[in-house]
Amino acid sequence: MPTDKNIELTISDGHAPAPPKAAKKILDVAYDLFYRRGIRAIGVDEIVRRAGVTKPSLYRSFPSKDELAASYLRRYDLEFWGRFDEAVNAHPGDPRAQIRAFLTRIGKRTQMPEYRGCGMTNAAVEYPERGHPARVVSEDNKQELRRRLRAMAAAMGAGDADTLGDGLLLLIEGAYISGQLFGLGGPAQSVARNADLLIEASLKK
Amino acid sequence: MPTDKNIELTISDGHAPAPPKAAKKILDVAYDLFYRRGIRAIGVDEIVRRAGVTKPSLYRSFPSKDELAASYLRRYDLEFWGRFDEAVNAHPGDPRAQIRAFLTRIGKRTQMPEYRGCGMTNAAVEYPERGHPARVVSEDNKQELRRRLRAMAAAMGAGDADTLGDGLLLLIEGAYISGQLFGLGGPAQSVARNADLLIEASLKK
DNA sequence: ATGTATACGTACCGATCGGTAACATTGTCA
DNA sequence: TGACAATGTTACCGATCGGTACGTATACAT
Repeated sequence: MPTDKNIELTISDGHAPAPPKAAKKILDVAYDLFYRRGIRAIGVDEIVRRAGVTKPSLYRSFPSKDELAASYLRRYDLEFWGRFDEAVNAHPGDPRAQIRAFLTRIGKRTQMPEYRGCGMTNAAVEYPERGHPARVVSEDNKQELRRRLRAMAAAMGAGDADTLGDGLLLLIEGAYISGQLFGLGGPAQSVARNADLLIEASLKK
Repeated sequence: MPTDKNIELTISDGHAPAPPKAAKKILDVAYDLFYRRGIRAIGVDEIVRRAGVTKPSLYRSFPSKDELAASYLRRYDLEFWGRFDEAVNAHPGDPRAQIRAFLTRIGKRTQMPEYRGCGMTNAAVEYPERGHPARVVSEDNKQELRRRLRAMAAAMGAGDADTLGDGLLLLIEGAYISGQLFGLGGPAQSVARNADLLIEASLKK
């Protein structure tokens, strides 16, 4: 068996076997197109064309378009937690400041032109069928996000930590969506402020 | 020109010219399929097949699939404001109770099995291209919702009414999305409680 | 030099996509 | 009965969909 299909591309470490370059180019292009224009809206032909490769190359590295979409989301997942942990690590031991930092960043991102929301959320909307490879990745990501937000709410000392954690999740998802619905000047720019108000109210109780 | 294309189907009043029946069946089926499974996921062939009509009938009443999708959303818009105004009319002069009633209802809807969120929001995710007929209807609906929420926040006497109105919108959109992402027991069930906390905090300031 | 493995390309598959041309049938009202 | 509008029937269009059979180029080991 050559290179495992449907496995995350690993950075070639030193003199390792060196993974196929076509697969990387394909995933790079797919990532960009899937995120910006949607998964269902993009055909495999356009992906291979813009990647400068051919269709068989795609299907040697990915078992199907659905699995390519799942791979796109797995990479998205990594980058998402990278951003999340960045905000967390910037304020050790201060969950409220961590949330504020993360949401401030989201609020800013939503005000960029052509903002297209969260790739995970969008994929789940595009694929409502349970068990779809892309949807599974998306659901796992959101479950984990919910778990961490609730844990942070508890660490803040909220009376009803689960409710506060869920409230923060609602605000975040709302920001992702309104960011792409309203564009500049939309409601998403107030996500950090509203979250802080909600936290304040939840701690007082 | 026979019957205007792309015009809302009006209920035949009395002995009026009686609008085409095929168009109604088509829109009924399209409404159900588009909402439950997504617009891009449904082909016109499946629509006409399940409606018991033929393709030419569809294209006699609707100029294109995109316009059929827009018609679906226009009907969705009507029903949405019907639900919204129901909550409003149930508590005249008490915007806070109006919001609570509306969000309680949303929270319950999100806990139904197979809940699929807001048709408007989903359509906007499926069609990021500006100017797409479906997206235009969706954006208009959300703009109006934002306007009304801000007005209600002002009527509550909030210090920063626009921020509160936007915060409520974020919670609502978050509920729509998490409803279909998490299913039963998800964060959306707490939307009314979180909104009330946010309102409380915003009035105190 | 030749085998072997790997990566890539050409050309193609059947199915479905959104949309249409041309004509037959039906029901309604005058 | 005649006119007309609405629907149905059948057959088709070019384009694109996701996916594949099969031959070729390159590299490395012996």
